[in-house]
Amino acid sequence: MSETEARRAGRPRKAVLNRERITEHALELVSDDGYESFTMQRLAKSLGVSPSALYNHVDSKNDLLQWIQELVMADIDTSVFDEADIKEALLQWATSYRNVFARHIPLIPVIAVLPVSDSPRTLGMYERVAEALSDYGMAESEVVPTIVALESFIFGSAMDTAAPHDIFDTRNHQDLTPHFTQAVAAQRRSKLNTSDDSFQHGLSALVTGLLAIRS
Amino acid sequence: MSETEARRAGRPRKAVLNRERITEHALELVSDDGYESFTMQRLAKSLGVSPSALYNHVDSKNDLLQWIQELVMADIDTSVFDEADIKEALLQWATSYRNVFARHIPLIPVIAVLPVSDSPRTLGMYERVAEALSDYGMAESEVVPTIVALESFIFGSAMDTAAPHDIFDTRNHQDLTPHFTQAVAAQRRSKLNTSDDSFQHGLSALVTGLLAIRS
DNA sequence: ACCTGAACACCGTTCAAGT
DNA sequence: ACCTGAACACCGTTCAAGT
Repeated sequence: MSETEARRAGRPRKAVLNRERITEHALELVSDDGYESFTMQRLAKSLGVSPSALYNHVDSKNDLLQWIQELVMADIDTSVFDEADIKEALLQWATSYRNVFARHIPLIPVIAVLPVSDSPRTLGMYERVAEALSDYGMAESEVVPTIVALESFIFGSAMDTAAPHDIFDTRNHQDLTPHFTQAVAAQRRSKLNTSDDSFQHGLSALVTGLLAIRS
Repeated sequence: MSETEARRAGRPRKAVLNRERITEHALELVSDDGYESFTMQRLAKSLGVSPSALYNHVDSKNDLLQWIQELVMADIDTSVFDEADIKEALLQWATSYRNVFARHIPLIPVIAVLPVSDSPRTLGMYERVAEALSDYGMAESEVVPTIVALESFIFGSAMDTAAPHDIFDTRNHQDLTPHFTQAVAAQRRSKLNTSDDSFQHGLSALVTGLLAIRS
């Protein structure tokens, strides 16, 4: 007797909801339609249940966003720390980190306030980076500030990804902003994507600067 | 005849709402109770009008947040660019910038997507920084990436300000994260506030790194 | 244990009606 | 021109009732 037949016969169906199924459906909805249209009602509909059913498995929408975050963290590549030197590894890891959250910007405020102990994968990532920085010879007291600084830059840069391409359009104020207008024109001439260019430019400077602080 | 008497007499009162009054009331509400409880209904109540009345003056809540942003930008100190050398000026300006938006975190996603031409004060600030960087001798094509990188770090750091103090509590995973656990302990021993410490640490590295790129 | 349906307490926003 | 009051189209979440 199939599950559908059993349901038709009136037998109470077995639970169809669990963390895995909910999270995967949520991630699919988010990837397809973005976070603006991601609501508990739509998620419920896509799972074929009523919205209230979700609350037998998840405490709040914020909780669910944390589940998604934990899933998304798996996409960040930390394997470079085993292969490349510290500078190259930091550059590649940070780039991977930024690109992942550029696709999940609304998760950033959620993570920023989340104790790392609630996210095993985040904790594992921090451990890997901390180990690499210690091996490099960085002072113990500077490891956390270094990680936090990198993460702040990464999150800020991920958000910048959402900026419109003409964000620096100064057409109507050219006379009042001569230096900035010229700088915008010069950047446009030499590079395709301002956000990517600025990220790599800043990341290189930041990593170099952070690794230069030896005690 | 006072305005109140006129109203009592049934004469149509003159408009009580305008951008200035709305924005100032909004800023006061936000400063007192935070952004979570900042709603159009509450703002209307504090102004003594019905919620729908606001929409005769503002197109949307997002618009209103942009008005607040423009007001808040006035708090950022750019005067240092006239007094100190470029490095010191960038450090002080960035610190001022971060501290202002640490008190207005929910504005960050609004600004990040806002064309600068919609915010005169932001444009003015960019012009001042661009001028200083040009005077310093930075290549034209690197001025915008430098500003964007600094801003990304500033916004990310402002958000980090909202993190709980025990965000790095690894009590339950000490054995799995030896390096990170030790780094957290070391940082705690030497510094009071992780967020402030990390910001200054990263800012110093970033500014040094950005100014070192000479062509 | 897990689901449904109705309800609650909100949101931001629109709009006809008044002055 | 500007305001009110009612209404709309949503939210996230709770809870009694069912199986």
